[in-house]
Amino acid sequence: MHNRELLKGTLTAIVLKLLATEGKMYGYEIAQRVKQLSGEKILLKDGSLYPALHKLTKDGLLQFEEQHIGKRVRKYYYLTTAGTEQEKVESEQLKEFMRTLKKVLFPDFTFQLS
Amino acid sequence: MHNRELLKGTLTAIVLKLLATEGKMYGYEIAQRVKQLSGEKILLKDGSLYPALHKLTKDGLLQFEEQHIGKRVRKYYYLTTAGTEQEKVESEQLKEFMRTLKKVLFPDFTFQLS
DNA sequence: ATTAATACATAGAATTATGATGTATTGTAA
DNA sequence: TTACAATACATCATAATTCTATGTATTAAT
Repeated sequence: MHNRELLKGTLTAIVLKLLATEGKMYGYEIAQRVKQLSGEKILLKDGSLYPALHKLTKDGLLQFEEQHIGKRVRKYYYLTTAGTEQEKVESEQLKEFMRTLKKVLFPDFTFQLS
Repeated sequence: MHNRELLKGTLTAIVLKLLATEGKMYGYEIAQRVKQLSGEKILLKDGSLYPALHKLTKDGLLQFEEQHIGKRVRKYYYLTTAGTEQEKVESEQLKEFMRTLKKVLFPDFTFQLS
C-alpha cells in the first residue's frame, strides 16, 4: 500500500476478521495471509502487527496459547467472546465506511457491498 | 463517522475530488458538501479542514482567490495543474485500496468499482 | 436582542502505523 | 559447510494526520 495513512483504523478489523474466519493464527501467519489475500498490496510490518496483537490481548479481545515448534515458540491467537462481538461491529463499521466513501468520491460507479 | 481513524488519508483525496468536480469552492462549502454527500456520516471539522487546505496550497496543489461578501471574506480554492494530476492519482489509489480491503475482509460479497 | 449559522484561523493532544533495531531458530542453495 | 533467506518474536522513537479546544468576527433568523 503506497499511502500508509489509508490503512489506519483497518488493521484491527483485519486481524479480528481473519481470526473469526480461520480460528487460531500466529502473528507471522497473519502477516503472510494478509499479504496473500491482498495480492501483495498490504504488507503488515512487525512493528505494526505485534503491538496491535498485544493491545487487542490487553483489551480482552484476544487470547493466545503458546506452541513449541522445535526450539521456536509460536503464539497462537484466537478471539474471546468480546472479540467475536467486536469483529462484527468493526466489519459492519468498515463496510459502512466504504459505502460512504463511495458516495462521496465515486457516486457514478456501481457498488455492491451487502 | 464513528471510527475516526478510518478517515485518515482520505481527507486530501476528498477535497481534491470535490474541487475537480465542482471547480471553485470555499472551506465551509466543502465541509457542507461532504456532510451532504455522505449523508451526515463524514463531518469535517474546522481543525481538520483548514490546516489541510493550507497544506495543499503550500504543496502547490491548490490556489485560492478571495471574494468579499459584505464584510466577510471567502477563500475560493481551486486545483492547480499539479493538483489536477494529484487528484487522479489519489482517486485511483483510493479505489485500489477499497478493492484490496474488500478482497481481504469481504471476499464473498459482490463488489464493483470500475 | 439573542442565538444559530457562517467563515476563517491556530496550537496542543491523541492516535496509530512505520522504521530501526534487536535476538534467535530453521531451511536452503552455493 | 557456510552463508543467506525466511521464520518468529519483541520494543522504542518517529512521523503523520485528524480532532479538540479555543479564538475572532459577520450575518441571518427568531
